[in-house]
Amino acid sequence: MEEIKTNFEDITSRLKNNNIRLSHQRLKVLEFLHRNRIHPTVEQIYHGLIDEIPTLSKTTIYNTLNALTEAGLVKILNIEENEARYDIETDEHGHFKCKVCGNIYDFKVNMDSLEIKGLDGFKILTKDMYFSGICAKCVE
Amino acid sequence: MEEIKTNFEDITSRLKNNNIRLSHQRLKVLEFLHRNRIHPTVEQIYHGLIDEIPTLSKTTIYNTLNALTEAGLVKILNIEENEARYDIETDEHGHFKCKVCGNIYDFKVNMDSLEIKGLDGFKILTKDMYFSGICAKCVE
DNA sequence: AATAAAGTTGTAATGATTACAAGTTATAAA
DNA sequence: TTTATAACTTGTAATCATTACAACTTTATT
Repeated sequence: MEEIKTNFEDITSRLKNNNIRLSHQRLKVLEFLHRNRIHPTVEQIYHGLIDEIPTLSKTTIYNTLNALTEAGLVKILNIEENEARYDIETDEHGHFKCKVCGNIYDFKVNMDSLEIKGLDGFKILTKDMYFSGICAKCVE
Repeated sequence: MEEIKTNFEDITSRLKNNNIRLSHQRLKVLEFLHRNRIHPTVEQIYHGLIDEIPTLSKTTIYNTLNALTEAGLVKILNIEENEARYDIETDEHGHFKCKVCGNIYDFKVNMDSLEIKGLDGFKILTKDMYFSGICAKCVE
């Protein structure tokens, strides 16, 4: 409960800092991402909300996701070749894509413990880790 | 010298195993990748070879890169949102994209030493690590 | 209430990648 | 050396995710 509250304060403050208004459409997109932890595509978000908001446009979803990404509330995953996916979980973690079922799984990983050679003097701002293979369900 | 020889044997055997012929165009693409370690786009490869092979088609480059990727001789990098990049270096390493100059740098990293939670029973086949930030040159 | 800034939406444009079909080249068998 | 078959190249057209744009609507501010 407390977690949700701080979370919400975090959201509203981040929105204010970026001059982003929490419109009806944007709230619904955020809710969808919170409820559906499947790293959905724009297409999936669109189909998940079109019944609730019949006038919804895909352009709005793109605008919303780009705005939320700039505000640091959403992360774009480029784990697929052709289609972006969106993640409401912004804490550091890796992503695994199953080549059989296509699902994308989160995994915990400590990226700070990595021994890296070749980036002396580089300023690292983002770290993304994409694995692929066969998930436990599909291995059976 | 010896390295190049084994490398070439590796190439020819891998091509044979995948029923891929080393045509003139494909050889030139491979040479370009070996000489230009910049993780080039299809566009860059095309412009780098069109003078030498005036009849060259981008479709051929796509076909070639897809074939070489299937044979394990080339790796596709999805580090950009909109355009694929291709890497002739198939040994395990990470990639860093500078947000200022746009260059993509390799870095050494031991991915086996990662402490991962959440992938028990998963069969991991590929591991990709994409960093972004500002490179040493652009930091100055 | 008036004004300006931000948001929504539909349509059109962009651009990377793939599909396809016709012609060309190389390999293997006879 | 011919023949047949499989692989390769190429140009054009199609696909499809994403962005650009313009008209309109909503929200915040004075």
